[in-house]
Amino acid sequence: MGRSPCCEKAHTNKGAWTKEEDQRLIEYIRIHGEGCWRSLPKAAGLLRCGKSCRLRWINYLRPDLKRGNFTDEEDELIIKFHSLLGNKWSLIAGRLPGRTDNEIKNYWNTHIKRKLISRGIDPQTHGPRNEKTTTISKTTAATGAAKPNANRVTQLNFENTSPRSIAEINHLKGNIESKYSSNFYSSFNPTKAESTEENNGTSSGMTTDEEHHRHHQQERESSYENQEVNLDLTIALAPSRSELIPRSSSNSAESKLQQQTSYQLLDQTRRVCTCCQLGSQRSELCSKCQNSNGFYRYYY
DNA sequence: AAGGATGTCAACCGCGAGTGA
DNA sequence: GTCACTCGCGGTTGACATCCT
Repeated sequence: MGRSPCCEKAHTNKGAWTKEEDQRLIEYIRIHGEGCWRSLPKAAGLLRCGKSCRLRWINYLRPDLKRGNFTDEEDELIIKFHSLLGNKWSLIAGRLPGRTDNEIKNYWNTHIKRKLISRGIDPQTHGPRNEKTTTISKTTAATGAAKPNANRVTQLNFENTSPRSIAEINHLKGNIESKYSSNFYSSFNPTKAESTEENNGTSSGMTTDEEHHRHHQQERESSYENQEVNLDLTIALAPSRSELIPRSSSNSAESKLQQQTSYQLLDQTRRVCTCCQLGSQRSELCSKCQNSNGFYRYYY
């Protein structure tokens, strides 16, 4: 038995949205709020499937979207978050106010990948672009070999965490651990880098390429030291919506306001400035984060 | 100016996870 | 525990724009 289609395909429009369709969707959501995507098209008089409506709203019509080019600051944040989270575009988007996962994914594939490659950095591993070490590191990560400093860099807080959040944490943890067990870790640890070389049997008689990589690696090491990257990263996911606020069947503006207020209260008590945690060691929220909900924005 | 190559980005598709009956 | 339904995510596609020859 095949999977049932998400919607009636026969009488639905596909492709680019017209202004009229946009207007209908905006108007409907303005009055009724988001949610119930499956029934929305019919209720709003749109010949679209719910998925399509949701996507259009989230990626294009939402009023809080920041249109326009990415700033250098955003570039660097995306790179940092990607190095920690991998291709978790929605998580990354949740930490960049006004940006969508689709937008960031596209931007990554079209701009940042190239930017990193031109810097001699592998966009996937965030380590130096070196075929040999990449292969070896992947094997090491996959077999769960010793990760001397993995615990130092990852402190996970499982308090008030839903099963889904735990799964997410485990995924992130795996991501981070493999990152620090691989050549990413080795770029912070010359000893490990040397041992990798020994394993390759290339400890003597470096080629020009190897010299270049080593030089590049040293540059990266000193560059990270200069930036005082905070490796004592603590990751704690916020409780899920359902854990915080009883589900309300009502979609009224009042209940939405009530939810919003609850989130704001949570925000005040547990706000974490992620970009600062990841980078510079400052105790206060940076100007960027003051205008967003910081780390937990994803859940709002 | 033409048309092929390349880049960009909105939209689609398939899948997995959560949830309620 | 199972099933059906819904939502959301990540990868991919394709239309359009821009660049290059």
